[in-house]
Amino acid sequence: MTQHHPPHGDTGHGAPTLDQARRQLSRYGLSADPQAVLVAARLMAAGARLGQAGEAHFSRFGLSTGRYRLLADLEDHGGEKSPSQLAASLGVSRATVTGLVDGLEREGLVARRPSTEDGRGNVVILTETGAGRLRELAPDHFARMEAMVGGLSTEERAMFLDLLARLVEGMSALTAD
Amino acid sequence: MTQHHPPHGDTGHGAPTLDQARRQLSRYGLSADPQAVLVAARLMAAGARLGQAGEAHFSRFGLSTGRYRLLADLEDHGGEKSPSQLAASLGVSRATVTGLVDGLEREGLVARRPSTEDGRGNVVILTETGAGRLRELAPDHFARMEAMVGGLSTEERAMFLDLLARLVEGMSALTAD
DNA sequence: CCCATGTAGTTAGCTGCCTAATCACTAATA
DNA sequence: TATTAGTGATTAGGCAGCTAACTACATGGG
Repeated sequence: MTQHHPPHGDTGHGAPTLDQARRQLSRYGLSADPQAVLVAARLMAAGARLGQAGEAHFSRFGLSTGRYRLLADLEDHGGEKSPSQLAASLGVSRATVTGLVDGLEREGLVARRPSTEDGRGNVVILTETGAGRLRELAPDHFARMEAMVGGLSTEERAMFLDLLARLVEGMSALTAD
Repeated sequence: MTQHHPPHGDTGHGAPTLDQARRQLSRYGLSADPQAVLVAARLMAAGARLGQAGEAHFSRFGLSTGRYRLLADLEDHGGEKSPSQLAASLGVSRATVTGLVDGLEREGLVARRPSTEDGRGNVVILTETGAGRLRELAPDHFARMEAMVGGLSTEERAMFLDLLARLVEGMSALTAD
């Protein structure tokens, strides 16, 4: 499978090639650097792949990436936080938090409690069941995280973190204007 | 920027910190390397951020990331391809392609035509309107892609591509079993 | 003190992604 | 040839993310 025309870089799955970038640019007579375009495209593809792999990973514990992140953030904050704070630290909208908390509450991993300080506010609390779930998955989870990065040396990891941070800064170019 | 309260590594948005990784590991007495965990977490966060930035970017042209990728892949393949081939080269399920093509067809950017070779197959073709849309957005799109990566030198980009490819390989550790 | 404006949370409705099930057709094989 | 297996595409149902709109409460200025 995956052998359409031999000559040209047919991706075969989600990973773009330098040839593709070159073809696209030449088609419109643009002078952008194909390597730069490739970096951007590969990062997008890798992000999407990792997203899917993450979902598959967390589903083993009956969680999704979003639900896991919410639980972990809650635990990291003493097991109690308002939906707005959760939205801010997870980097998602409040509406998304409502949905995540709905699902987690249905499974008894978190609970909602009215805020004592603000009459319109809630507090989301991590239940014993929720904390237990985190304890269960931690060994496997962190082992896999480490294994994923295991192909890089300490120096390479540091280098990667630096380069990635600079690319994340550059992402504003996509939304600017 | 990115330093809110000095005491605790409060993320402030989606970017995890080394302190968080350390706290999580120590909470369960795990010996995984915090730096490795940080790399994995940052890559996930960056992927999610880039995904959102990409959606915002493409929405300027009335497209989503998925729809753009489908159009671009179609053009790169002579403007004609079956849904199954599209699913394979985009790295998504056939059902997703059905949805994307539905949307693109509604806007006249692609059309479906029965396959001449296989009685149950379709061929998705890029319409003139669809090709025109790609032409319109190309200059802005590639300029932004290049700008996003502009903070890295050629050598750094090559390094990043290498490191990223090795991390993508490592992603199988998440789904392996 | 009351009203205007703002903010917390939810709801409704959209998109994109997935899996599983279904339908139509092809192909292989007894 | 007729049956069985396999494959192309769609449909149905689910989750997570978004925006926009709405309710309930908070707060600050006239």
